[in-house]
Amino acid sequence: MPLTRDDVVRAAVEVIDERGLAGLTLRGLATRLGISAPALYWHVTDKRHLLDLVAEHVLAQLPARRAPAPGEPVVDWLADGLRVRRAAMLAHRDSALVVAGNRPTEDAMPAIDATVAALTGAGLTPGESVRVLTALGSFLLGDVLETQAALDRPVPDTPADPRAHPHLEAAAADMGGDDERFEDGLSLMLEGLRARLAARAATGVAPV
Amino acid sequence: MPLTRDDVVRAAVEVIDERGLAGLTLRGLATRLGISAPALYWHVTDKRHLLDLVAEHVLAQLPARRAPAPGEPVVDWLADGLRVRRAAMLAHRDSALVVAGNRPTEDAMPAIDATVAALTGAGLTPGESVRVLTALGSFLLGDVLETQAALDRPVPDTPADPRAHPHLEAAAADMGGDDERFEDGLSLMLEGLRARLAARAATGVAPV
DNA sequence: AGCGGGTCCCTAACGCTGTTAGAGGCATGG
DNA sequence: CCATGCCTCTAACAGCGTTAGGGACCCGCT
Repeated sequence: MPLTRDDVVRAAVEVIDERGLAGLTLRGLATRLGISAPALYWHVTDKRHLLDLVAEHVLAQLPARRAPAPGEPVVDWLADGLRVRRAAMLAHRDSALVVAGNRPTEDAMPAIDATVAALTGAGLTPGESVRVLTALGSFLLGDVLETQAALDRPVPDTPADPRAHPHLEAAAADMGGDDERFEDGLSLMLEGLRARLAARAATGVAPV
Repeated sequence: MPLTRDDVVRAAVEVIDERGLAGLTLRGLATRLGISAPALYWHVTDKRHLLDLVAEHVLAQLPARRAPAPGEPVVDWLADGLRVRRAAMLAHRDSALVVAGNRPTEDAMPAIDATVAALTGAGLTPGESVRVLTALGSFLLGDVLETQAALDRPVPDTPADPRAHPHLEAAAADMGGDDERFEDGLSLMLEGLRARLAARAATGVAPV
């Protein structure tokens, strides 16, 4: 049975999961698939193209965006979507590096459009909605990027840090892990968003 | 006069500014400096090491972190620092890619420590302060990353988008540019932070 | 005066990468 | 029986980061 493009993409994801993005070479990938390296060029135009497909594949694995449950605050619904996206990315090594720089695929647009609709429905202007959504996306990307970068480059076993930075030292105890860090930043943004929505509601501006 | 490590780093920054990170090769850099490629290995242990130095160099170009002016709200002071950092990064092409994955240099630590001190002074716990600071850093990194990625990969002249995504279409008019996007996200996080600080002050918890 | 050691650079070469050129085998359908 | 796609092959190229090993130069010591 001949190889499909999807086989190639899936194998690439496996290689990245095992060896990291830097460990993905066309020759290695081809050998794993039992074909020769140039044969990959039949399925894919480019390594860059392959990475685009990998990014798409990783993001496509998350469940179809559910509509907000009746009575569910928009902000909570938004937060849930972000957590799902984050989980999908953290499930694959170096995914942030792969995803970074890929503008949203055409078939990711309906979900984005729906989210923008929800935000404008809650009282933001359309431009504001897009900006807020992009900001949340930037935060998510940056967070996952740093988390995964820390995995790739393990700590240099903290050589000398006696009491040069007392406040950082004090923080070490209750700093928490990656999830706490994300949740705390997220709650910051959502709190700000809630405040803004409340302000809009108070001034009685109807949703545009 | 012999070449110094700083000459090498500065030249590398120039190359990245002109040709992008992908356009930086050791051979090309060496030729620009008038030496042979292996000679670079006397000044630098590795290409990875060179990039670390470049990242350091870019971030070191920002003015020494000023202390908050008397009476200046901590949050405003924080925002100002972030804007300065963002400007420094946007001044150099692909800087986000270079900086990503570099844990803070040892001599950037005092400034971080001071900022944590300011935040705990304002009422956060030490761990909270670090998390908040990291979250702001993640947002900054993600924002710059996406901004610069958009520059590297110019738009595909929006081929087909008639009215498939009406809300996005509606947002196109007042979406604003990169700066507005950043400022909007930033104000979200800062508003959340302000709210949290206010809550702490209200419950009368003394700064730890 | 001569020697040693550090500094800064060289040429040559290795193994690896993404990628192209061009050919071939193997089905299917007219 | 031939043609047309599909899918893969071998051979090769230019370019990459990096290593091995050597050679000038200069400065301080004996």
